[in-house]
Amino acid sequence: MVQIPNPPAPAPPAPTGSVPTSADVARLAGVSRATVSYVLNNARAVRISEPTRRRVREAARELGYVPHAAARSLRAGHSRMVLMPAPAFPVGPLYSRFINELQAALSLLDYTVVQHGTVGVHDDEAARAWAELRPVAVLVPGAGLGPRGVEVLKRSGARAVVTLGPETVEGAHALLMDHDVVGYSAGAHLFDRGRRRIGVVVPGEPGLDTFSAPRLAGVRAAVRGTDATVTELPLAHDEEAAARLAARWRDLGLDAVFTYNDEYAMLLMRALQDEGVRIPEETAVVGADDLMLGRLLRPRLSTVHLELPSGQELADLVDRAVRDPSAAPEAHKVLGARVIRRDST
Amino acid sequence: MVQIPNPPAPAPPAPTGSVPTSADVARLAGVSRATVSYVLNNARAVRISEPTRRRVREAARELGYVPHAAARSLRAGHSRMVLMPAPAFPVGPLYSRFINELQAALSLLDYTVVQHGTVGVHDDEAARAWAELRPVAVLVPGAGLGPRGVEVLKRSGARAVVTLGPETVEGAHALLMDHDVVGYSAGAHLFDRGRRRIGVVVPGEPGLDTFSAPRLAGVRAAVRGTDATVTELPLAHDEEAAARLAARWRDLGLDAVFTYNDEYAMLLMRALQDEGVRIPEETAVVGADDLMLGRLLRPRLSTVHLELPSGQELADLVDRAVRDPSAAPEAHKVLGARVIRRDST
DNA sequence: TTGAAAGCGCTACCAT
DNA sequence: ATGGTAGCGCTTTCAA
Repeated sequence: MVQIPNPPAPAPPAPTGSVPTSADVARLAGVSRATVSYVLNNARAVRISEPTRRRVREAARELGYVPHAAARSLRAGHSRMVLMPAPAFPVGPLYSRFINELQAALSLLDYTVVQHGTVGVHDDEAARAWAELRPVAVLVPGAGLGPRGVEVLKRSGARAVVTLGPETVEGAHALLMDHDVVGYSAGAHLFDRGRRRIGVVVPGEPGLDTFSAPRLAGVRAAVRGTDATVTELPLAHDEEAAARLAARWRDLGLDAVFTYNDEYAMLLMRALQDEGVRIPEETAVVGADDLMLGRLLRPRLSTVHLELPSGQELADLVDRAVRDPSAAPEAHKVLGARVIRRDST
Repeated sequence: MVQIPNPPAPAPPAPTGSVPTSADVARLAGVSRATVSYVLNNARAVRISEPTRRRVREAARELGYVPHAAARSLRAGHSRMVLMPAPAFPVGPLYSRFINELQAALSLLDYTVVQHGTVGVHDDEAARAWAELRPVAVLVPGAGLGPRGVEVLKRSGARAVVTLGPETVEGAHALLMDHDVVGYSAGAHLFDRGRRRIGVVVPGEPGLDTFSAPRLAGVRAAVRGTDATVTELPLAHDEEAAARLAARWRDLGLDAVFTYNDEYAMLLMRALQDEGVRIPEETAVVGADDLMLGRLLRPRLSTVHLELPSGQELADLVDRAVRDPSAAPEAHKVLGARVIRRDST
């Protein structure tokens, strides 16, 4: 049998297995691709007759045509994608709410928000991975992005890089969330209540040290120059660890403890109460984050209420930065903290 | 002054303000774009001399060149992007862990995982928004995607659509998470413990009904055909609502309650205890999700432990589906549930 | 009012 | 061993 090479294929008749393009729409509607683009994007600069519009829309609907975002932004030279790395640690309700607000606000400004799951990739490598997507803006929570990473992102077209973390990074805008103030508030509060031997719980979970270290430092700062002492108390998030800590509580001789947050407060309070330690008489306990559960504990938990920035604020900052990338990076201190005293201190 | 039209511009000398492309790298290294592509992608089919490779890499490094993912996948005709809509409701630690596992597993298989923030867009409209990104696979948690949406995604090139929810959707693979079993386990457990008048807490939060409705139905199913009754108890996630419910508790005449999950259990238990209702003597309480906090309550909370699929399993399913899109959609029941009895029942 | 065509950045085929 | 070049899907001048 003789092999006959295929002749140059004449335009194949609507291969249904394939993804429809604007050319397919044009063909079906009997117009040019340009016209299709005009119609589907409601181009106002050009007048297309109503019958033509109808034919084009009908054809698009029939084919189930969906424009190709990558092709579009390739042509346009820019995208409206705002990229956020998804945090690796389990996030609390506060952060969830913040993210949702942010997404809603940015959507209203016509940006597309995308969370990118970056697994244990280090610094610049992560920045490169993000840069490949050519986002118009990158919002980086926590630490872990250096000046090099910022440079990579900017060189690849990101018009705004915003860090949400404890410190500013060269070249990037910053929403400074300095958790020092959380520890500071807690420390000052305990000191005001007459406590002088203060323990500070430091969670064992990796990824949380970004927050726990400054919170500890804040407590230290609050009592600096006084006769009060601060004792670091490493604690894993499980019952046995809490029980062990509680067992040696009286030896520690502490009269107060700041527990990093309300969840750890609950964990430790339970262990202390099981051990017979009276709260707040023997030991005052203050948590942080003002979660619902704190109000449900007995005694009711005193806590540090955090004031995060609103998603709207961040969205506005992003939009401003995108519109004028040459403007000097802004750095806003955005973390407010105030103690809510209940019955545990 | 006479206006002279610009002559065709001779290759401009490295406009530093602009984003470097592979052409810039080629120019700097003194080779063609093809060679740059070969080198940077480690093309094995073609032999490039070591000195050339070095020059290319050096040029890329010097310019801070990062490839343009959109252009690449446009050319390739496909991407390795796995898209997940980010759930709008606050997610618990279980879900967070699952997502992280999934991302890690998919990254190992060389996919890029992206969470897309879809704000209150309805069904097909959301599907269109996702389809514009031309993901190779789409994973949709919860309900909210219909057969139409699946069709849109497939027609625009998605090789796998997987729903993670209560029911199968025509054309899509499914990880069936039928929360009936959770309610069923709880109901059966309470019945076994001799309880006959069972209350079921139904959270007020929108977005949670996807889970709460089947959990309620499960309880009903568990006691169907017996003399036990099931009473629906709507409850908002705040103290006042819980207090109001507790205030009329004795009127309700219930001897047991399934609280949707452990958090609502804590909320209700506190209100009941403040009201003097003895647990479990007067009223047995069972939660769900087996959170840490359940173990910290007094009495210790009985709960329904959920067995979610591992991220690895889902990653494998996705990979299989992408490799062979023609295969019939698989539907796996993946939600296991078993009661962990503690002291509250 | 509509169409032809260039070109965004990239890769892979085909020459040389 | 390296270069030329077509073309992925789209928008947008410029011409007709």
